[in-house]
Amino acid sequence: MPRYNPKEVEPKWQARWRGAKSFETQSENAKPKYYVLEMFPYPSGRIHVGHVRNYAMGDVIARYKKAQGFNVLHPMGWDAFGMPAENAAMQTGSHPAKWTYSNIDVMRGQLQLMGLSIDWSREFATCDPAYYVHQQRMFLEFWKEGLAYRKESQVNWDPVDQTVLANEQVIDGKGWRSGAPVERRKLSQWFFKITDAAEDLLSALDDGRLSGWPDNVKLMQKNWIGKSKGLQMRFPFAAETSVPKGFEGGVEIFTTRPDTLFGASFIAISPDHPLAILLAESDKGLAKFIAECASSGTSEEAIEKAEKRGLKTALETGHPFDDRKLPVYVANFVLMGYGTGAIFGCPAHDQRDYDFATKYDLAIPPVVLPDGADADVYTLEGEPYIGPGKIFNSDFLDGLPVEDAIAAAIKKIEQMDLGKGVTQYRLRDWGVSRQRYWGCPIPAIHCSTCGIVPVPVKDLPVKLPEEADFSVPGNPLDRHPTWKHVDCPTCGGKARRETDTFDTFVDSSWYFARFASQPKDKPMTREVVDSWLPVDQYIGGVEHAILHLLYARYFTRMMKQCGHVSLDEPFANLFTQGMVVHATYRDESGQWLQPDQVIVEKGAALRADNGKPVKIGAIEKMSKSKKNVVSPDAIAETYGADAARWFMLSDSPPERDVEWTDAGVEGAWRLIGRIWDAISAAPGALKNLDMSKPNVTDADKALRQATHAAIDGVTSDIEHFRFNKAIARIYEFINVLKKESGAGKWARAEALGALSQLVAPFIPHLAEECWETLGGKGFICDAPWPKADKTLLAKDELLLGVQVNGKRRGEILVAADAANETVEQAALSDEGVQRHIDGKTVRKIVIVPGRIVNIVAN
RNA sequence: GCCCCUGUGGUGGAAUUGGUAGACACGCCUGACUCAAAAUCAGGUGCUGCAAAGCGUGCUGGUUCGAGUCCGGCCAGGGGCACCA
Repeated sequence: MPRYNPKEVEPKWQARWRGAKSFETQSENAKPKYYVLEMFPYPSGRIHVGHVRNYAMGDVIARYKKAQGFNVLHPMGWDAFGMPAENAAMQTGSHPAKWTYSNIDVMRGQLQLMGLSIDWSREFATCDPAYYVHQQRMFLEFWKEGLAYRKESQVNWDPVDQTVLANEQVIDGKGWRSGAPVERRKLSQWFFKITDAAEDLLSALDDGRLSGWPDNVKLMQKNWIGKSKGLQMRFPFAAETSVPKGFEGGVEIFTTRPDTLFGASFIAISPDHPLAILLAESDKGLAKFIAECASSGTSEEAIEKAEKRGLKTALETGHPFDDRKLPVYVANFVLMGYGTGAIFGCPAHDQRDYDFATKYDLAIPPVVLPDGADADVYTLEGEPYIGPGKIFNSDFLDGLPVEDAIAAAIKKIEQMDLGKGVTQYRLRDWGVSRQRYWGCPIPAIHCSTCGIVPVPVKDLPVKLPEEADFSVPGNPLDRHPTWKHVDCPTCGGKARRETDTFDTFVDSSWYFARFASQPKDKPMTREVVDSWLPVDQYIGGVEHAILHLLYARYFTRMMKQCGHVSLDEPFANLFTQGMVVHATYRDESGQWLQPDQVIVEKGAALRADNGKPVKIGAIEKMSKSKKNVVSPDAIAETYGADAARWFMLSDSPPERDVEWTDAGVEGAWRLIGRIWDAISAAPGALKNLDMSKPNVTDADKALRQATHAAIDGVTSDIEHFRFNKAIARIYEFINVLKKESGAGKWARAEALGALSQLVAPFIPHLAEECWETLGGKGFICDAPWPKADKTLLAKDELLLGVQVNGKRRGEILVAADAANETVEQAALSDEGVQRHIDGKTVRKIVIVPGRIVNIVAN
C-alpha cells in the first residue's frame, strides 16, 4: 500500500481543478447563487496561520454550498493601500508599489498552495488604478449628491517630524519616531455624511434586514451609533457676569439627564469650545491650559483616560429653576464633537462629574433617591448613584421616577423657551482624508478663483506619481515637485491638486461589489451586482465589528443613492471568527522578535541566536508590527495543505480566539493517514454501490447507522459553523469504521464514499484522491452532498441517568418508547439509587423524556 | 475610562441550549511490533482516596426538583474606541 504523499497529490489536484476551471464562476447560471466572502487581506508580507484559519473556514462553506447545488462565487483580492507600505519605503527605500506587489505575489502563491476553491480570475488589488478609478468616479457622484463635503477636524500633529500621525503612531502622547509630545491640530478635510444615515443604519439592526448577523456585533454597532434622546438648552449668564461677545444667550448645553437639573453644581465646556477659545485670547492661564489639553492624542481612549482636569473661568451662569449660580469651567473631559461641547455637571449622579466635583471641591447635592432609601437621612457614600429611583430635592420634579422626570423637565424648559428636547447621535461623520502617499488620490482641485472643483471624469483616474521622496516624514504628494501643479479645469488658471488620499476603509467599503461585476467603464454593472448581492456569507475578524462593517453598510447606501446597486445591506449573514493569538517577544533593546527567533523554556525566554534574555509580552492577535506571526509554510511543507487546514479548524470553535501552539499537527497528519489507509484498501468500492442493496445484517445496520449519523451531524455542524464539532464527529465515525468488521461490502462502500465526501470541504486534495481510488464519478468537488436517511437515526434503547436530589446516582437502560411508570420502576430499583433513597421518603419524581430522571427524596 | 466578548481536566475543547460534566483530539502512562529508535497499533488517563466515597466548570451570592448553561456582585484575559488593517 503506497504511503499518502501530499507533495505529489496536492499539486496534482490543484492543476486538475485549474484545468477544469472548477472554481471559475459564471454569472449566468440556472442554479441559485451563493456568494461566500472572507474579508480580503492586507498584503503585509506573508500569509500567517490566522489567514489560513479564516480562508479555510470560507472554503469549507464554499465547497459545501457547491456540493449543495449552488452557483458559488468565492473571490479573493488585496486591500493593498495603507501605512505599512509607506513605512517600509521610509525604512528600506523600496517603493510602496513594489513592496506591495511583491508581497501580493508571495501571498497569492501561499494561498494557492492551500487549495482554496477561489475564483482567481476575479482577483484585483485596491492599489490598481483600474480599481480606484471607479472609487474616484463614485466620489465625484457622492460630492455632487452632497454626500461628501469638507470641514475642519483635528489630527495628531508631530511638531518635530512636521507630519500627521495615526493614532497607532502616538505612544503615551508622543510621536513614535520623534518622541516629541503630539499636538492636536485643525485641518480642513473631506468627510462622508454618514450621520445622515444614522437612523437607518440603526433601524436596520433591528428590523430584520440584518437577521443573519450575530447579536454582539449588532449591539456594538448600536452603541457606536449611540442614539440618545435628551435636552438641548441654554444656561443664561448670571446678572453680575460680564457677558462675552457673541454668547449673549448663555451657554448651550446638551444633557441626557435633565431630571437631575436640580443637582447641577457647575457648567463645563470643552477646551475646543468657541467660548473657551474666545476667553483664552485675554487669559494666558486659560490659553496655557487649553494648549495642555491639546497635547494628548485625538483618540477617545487617550482623552477618556487622561486625568480629569478643569480650569475655572470668571464666568457664572444662573439656573433655570432657582437662583443659584453655577461656575463655568473649561474641562478636558468634555468633547467638542458630541452634543454642543458643553454640559452641566451633576456630580451626585454621574461618575465623571463626581470625580471632577470632588477634585475641585464643588457641591454634590443628591436628587435621585434609590428605591427604599429614606430621603431624610440619605447620603452618598464615596461614589455617585447612577441607578433608578425617585427624584427629590427638586421642587416640581419631586416624587417622579427618573423617566417621567426627564419628560417633565424637558417640557418645562420648552415652556420657558430655554431649549428643546432633541435626539442626539454619538456617531460622527466619516473623515476620509489622509495626508499620505499610498492611498487613492482624492480627485479634487483647489483653485484660488473657482474654489474647490472636481476633476472632470474624462481626466480620471488621478494616478499617484511614480516618483516620490520617502526619505523624510510628511506627505510625499504635498512636497512632490510637479504632481500637484495643474490647471483649473474650470477657469484654466494655475491651481493645485488635492494632496489628501482616501482612508483605506473607503477601498474596502465596496470591493465586494466589484468582485461580482468588473466592467471597464463603470464601477459595476447594476443587473450583475444585483444578481450576486447581498454576500450570503461574510466571514472576518471581530476586530472589524464596528468600523469596516459600518462604513461598508453606509457606502452601499451611497452607491444605492447613485444608482449602482439596489440594496442597502451588503452582507446578509455575518460570521465573526476569533483571532489566532500568540505571545509577543521583545529583546533587551525593545525590538520585537518573531516566535522562531525565541526559545521558551519553563516560562523564561531566550534569544535563539545569542542566548540573551527575552521579555515575554502579552498574548495578542498576530500582527506584523509586533512580529508575533507564525507562518503556515513549515506545516504545509512537512505535512501538506490538507493537514494544515484540518488542524486549523480542529478543536477550537471558530468564533473563539485560539492561541497558536505547534502541538497537534501530528494528529491531523495521522488522521490523513488513517483515512487513506481505510480507502486505499478498498479500490473501486463505489462500483459495488451500483449493485442492488443486499439483505442487511445487524452489522450492516450498525455501520449504516454510524454513516448516516455522521452525514446528518456533519451537515448540520457545517451549516452552523461548528467546524470543530464536525471534525470531532468525523473522528468518531472513523473510529467506528475501523472497529466494524462484520459489515458487508455494500455498507462499507457506502461508508467510505460518505467519509470521502464529508471530509472534502476540509481536506479537498485527499478527498479527490480517495474519490478517484474508490471509483467515484468526476471530481468530488462537483459531487452532490450526501443525504442522511433519517429512518436510520432513531434509536431503540436509551441510557438514562438517574439523579437523587440532583446528584447522579445511577443509570438505567430503557426502551425509547417506555411509559413513565416503567421508567420510574426501573429508576427506583437501580442499585445506586436504592442506596441513596434508603430510609428517605420519595417526594417527587421528575422525568424528562429521553434525558434524565430525578428523584426528590428526604 | 466607555462598549462588546471569553473563563470547563496537564492542554485545545464537548455538553442535544436548564437535564448523566469532560465527547473528540493533543499530551502523558502501559503494552504490542522492532536488535534499537521512529512510525504504527491496542489499552488507560478530571482531582483526592487502597477502597467506600467525596470533590469538581474563574470567585461569590441567588433562582430551580436540577445550573457549565439563567439572574446579581466581583476577579482575570482579549477585542474595539473613529488615522493599524
